[in-house]
Parts: sequence; C-alpha cells; structure tokens
Amino acid sequence: MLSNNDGCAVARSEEAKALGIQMGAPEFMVRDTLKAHNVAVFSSNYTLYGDMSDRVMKTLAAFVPRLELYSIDEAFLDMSELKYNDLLKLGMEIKNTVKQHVGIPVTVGIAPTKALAKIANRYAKKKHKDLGVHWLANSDLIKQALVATEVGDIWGIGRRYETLLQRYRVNTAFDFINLPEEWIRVNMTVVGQRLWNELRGVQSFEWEFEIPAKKNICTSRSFGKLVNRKDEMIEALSNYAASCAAKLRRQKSAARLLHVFIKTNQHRMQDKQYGRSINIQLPIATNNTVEIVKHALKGLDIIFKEGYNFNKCGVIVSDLVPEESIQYNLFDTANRHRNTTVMKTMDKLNASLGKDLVRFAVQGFEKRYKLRAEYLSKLYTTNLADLPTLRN
DNA sequence: TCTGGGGTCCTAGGACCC
DNA sequence: TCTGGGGTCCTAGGACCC
Repeated sequence: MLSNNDGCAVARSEEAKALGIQMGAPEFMVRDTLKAHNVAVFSSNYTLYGDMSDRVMKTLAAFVPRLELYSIDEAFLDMSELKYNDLLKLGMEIKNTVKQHVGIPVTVGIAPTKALAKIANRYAKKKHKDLGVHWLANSDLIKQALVATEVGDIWGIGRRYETLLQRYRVNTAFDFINLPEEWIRVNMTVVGQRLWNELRGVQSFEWEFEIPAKKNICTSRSFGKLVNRKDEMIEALSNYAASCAAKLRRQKSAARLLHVFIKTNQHRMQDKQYGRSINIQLPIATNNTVEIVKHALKGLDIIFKEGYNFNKCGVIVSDLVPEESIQYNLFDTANRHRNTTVMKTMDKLNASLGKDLVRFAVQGFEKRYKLRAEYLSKLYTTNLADLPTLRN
C-alpha cells in the first residue's frame, strides 16, 4: 500500500517484503519489481480504513467494560475486572468474532501492562501465527517473550535509542529491563523510565478511555504536481486552512495561533530551494473558516516568493481553547453569532453530502495540485455506488 | 584572577508513535 | 517525472523577574 500521493510503500504483505520492498521505499524506485512480480498496489483510502476500523472497534467494545482506542488499527482492552480464568480462551473468542463480523484478521496480546501487551501481541504475530493470541500469564512466559524481543522492536524505542542501547550491548527487551533504573533515567529521560517500569510489570502508562481533544491540528499535503503560481498556492492553502477550521469545530475547539508553511522539493537538485513558515497570532480565538482562511492567506502573502517550484504547503492551528470559553475583546466588530450559524449549516450540509461540496469561492474545485491516487480501491462500505455486485 | 542566586515561562528541537 | 501526513511528550536554554 502506498502513502499519500502514491509516494512511498508504507504497508507491505509478507510476500512483498520477501521481494525486498522496503518500508518507505519510493514507489518509482520499486516500480519495476512491482510490475515484474505482479504485486497488487493500492493508494491510501482513509475513508475505507476509517469505516473498517469503526466496525472492528465496535466488535471489540462488546467484550470489555472499557477500551482505549489507540490508533486506527489498535486498541487496549481493560480486562482487569473480568471474571475469566482463561484469558487465552477469551482472546480466541475476540479474534474469531472480529473475523466473523468484519472479516479482518486481528492479533491479540494479553499482559499486565500496555507495554507488555504490545510485546505479547508481537510475540503472537511472530511465534503463534495460527493461533493469533498470546497471553503472558506468568513470569516465565514474560521472560520468554522479553528474551525473544529485540530492543528496537520495543514500543517506544525508536532508531536513536536502539543504536544507543546496542552500543551498550543491550540487544533484547530482557537486557533492557536489567539495566539500572538510574541509567535509563539519565540517558532516556523519564519517558524511558516509564517504559522500563511497564516492561517489569509496573503500570506506568495511564488509561485513556476518553479521546482527548487535540492540542495541535495540522493539514498539509504534497502536491500531485509542482506548483509555482501564487493563485494555485492560494487555492491549496485555503483548502488546508478550511480543513483545519472544520477539524477544530468537530472537537469544539478554537485556535489562537496559526502557522503557515510552504516549501520546495528538497529531492530536486535541479531546483532552487526555498522554504519558509510564519506564525500568526489571532486577535481572538476562532474556528471560523472565513477568518482562518483569511489569516492563512495573509501569512502566505508574506512568505510566498515567485520563481520557485513548490511541492508542499500546510496549515497548523495551535494554542487551542474550548469553543465555549473564547475571550472576546471590546473592539470586536464581527458578527460572531451569524458566523457560527453559517459554519454550522455548512458542516451539516457537508456531512450529509459525505463530501465538502459546500465551500468558499477561494477554495476552488479544480485542484490541479491535488494528490495522485492512481490505485484507489473502491469505497465498498461507505458509498452506495461502490457496492460490490453479485453475478449469478 | 575575578563576574550572585533563584525563580518562572516560553520555545525550539529531539525523541517517539501510527 | 516520481520521495506521506498527523500527532504527543520531554528537556535544555534563553528571556525575564526580583
């Protein structure tokens, strides 16, 4: 599966991995291999993934009193209050039910802490593939799993820490938990210390059963083709600003700070390079599309330069406050009540249409810069026109 | 040779995640 | 020709204050 813009391979089947297609490999560099072996290639299809994810999560939720949605394809289930003796059996039931209801294969890892559950899940994937479930039911099983986990495969250990740890001959998760706590604290901050505790069975990561409001919201894209005209940049940036505003309204936040950035493609040696960003303090926190677009374009005016091939721009809104606690100032002349009504109506219409058809003129429809997605699968589950058809 | 001590707040940058 | 997008948390260091 390819990243946005059909740029890089970001998810590969075991067979594709066996052909040597690396995570993050640019598509155009592996194109010949893909063709030669008839590899199925797909563009990203977030609508489809989102819908499938909802279905899986709903199925999981029926098994436990509380669950934490961790990402589009992962969840933590709180089993602490369950009366089950045999959690392995429960894990199997979960896995089979998801398969039956949604058709998606999942792997279940069961353990005393989140970090150990991630280890268990990984162990199930690698060593108990047919079962698809692993339960770290006692200290022997925990040790066995820790020994089998390379340090770089621990959740929370990235490339930098992996290199550092290997320098100290720490190769497995088991080596890691036997390091002195003080060393971890000094070299990996309190973040590493928490992880160390989790892997020793001491819970240090909190549950997050409610989805927390985001503290920053970003919309940015690489262009499907290079852009050097300002009017096209205006159109693209307006769309990203509008998208940020809509995301703000969805979580009932308003932003006090706007960050706008543009950049050229640093991989193109033949092009002059230019990248610049700007922060814009908003006089009053807002989630109004018109205002956010207006300020974003004012920022673009300052940072845009003619004569460059731009390949990306974006908008980040931050310094967020809850919608209902916006501080208005004395000299504020905008008709905020009317603006809010317009935004609500627009959101409602777009939601019912399933597409952002209601928009402001500056956003345009043409999108010459829009993403490439040549291998898009259909929206089987969310678009009537894409329903699979049966033949008799 | 020598240049106070102790706070707070903010931001940039580095680490990580999916 | 062609190289993704969207987040979080922590820390060090600078600015500023008394």
